[in-house]
Amino acid sequence: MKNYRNLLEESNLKTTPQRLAILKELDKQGHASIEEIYESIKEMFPSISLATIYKNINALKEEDVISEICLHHKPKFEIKKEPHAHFVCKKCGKVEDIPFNEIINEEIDKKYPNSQKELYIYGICKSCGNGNS
Amino acid sequence: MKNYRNLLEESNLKTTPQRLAILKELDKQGHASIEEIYESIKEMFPSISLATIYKNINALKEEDVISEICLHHKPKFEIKKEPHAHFVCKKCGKVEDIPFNEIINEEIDKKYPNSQKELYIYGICKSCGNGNS
DNA sequence: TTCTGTGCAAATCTTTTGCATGGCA
DNA sequence: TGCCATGCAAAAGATTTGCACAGAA
Repeated sequence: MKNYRNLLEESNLKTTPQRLAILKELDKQGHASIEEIYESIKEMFPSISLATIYKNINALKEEDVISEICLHHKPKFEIKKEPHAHFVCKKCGKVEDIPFNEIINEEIDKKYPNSQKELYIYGICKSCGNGNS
Repeated sequence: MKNYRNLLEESNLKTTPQRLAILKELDKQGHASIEEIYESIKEMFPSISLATIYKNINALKEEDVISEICLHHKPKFEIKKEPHAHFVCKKCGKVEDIPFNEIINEEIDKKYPNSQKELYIYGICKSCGNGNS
């Protein structure tokens, strides 16, 4: 993936250590909530403020650097990438990205042109589904 | 559709005027937020409390009478029905239910058995897309 | 040097909780 | 009558805002 600095330089946002840390965290976790980002960054960066996370998440969303998703109806964020669906394991909570074309009929794009799709599949992942409770 | 009273009698919840009003409102609006439900019911039922709406929405969700969805990443609720996707018009905000089988490949259920799906399509509806700005 | 970003504290939602009273079964 | 539900007020959580200072370009 592109480095985080480039993502910011291509947007209208200045590069700051806080923003780099947020992007790095999102990249590492894949999908994270405000609180998860905050808790994790605070360890490396104790002076960071929750308000800064909120402001930056909103700014990054505005600039289309990241996108918001709703896992179990709670807001999470991820670095923007090709449109994809999310598989969420109901047991272990693991989240996997799935390419849309594996799931959605082709005709859908003709039927609903210029549309954005959001798809979540809540099921049991392979590791959880092997007979072990 | 089934009358609201039956929906409650089949659950573990007592029938109350407030609950009937919430279900009626959801049925009428199709999809509504807590605040929308509250504002609307308050007109007919001025003494109702926001806390009552919250408690009942949670109870009804728990009993599987209603389900939660996220439109534009904001929580909304609808009376439980056959699983379906949601089409949301980006211009007028109208929400339409779409049967899953019109959209999703059959194989998906083999690939992800016992899974629940949530699909949102954000596009332009027919009335908004006819050339009129 | 300029302008935007940060961090703090306060303000503003949003949602939940506890408790006394009211109402369904 | 016995419980559960309601409504109020307070508490708790989540998010936004204002402002002085710091830091990127």
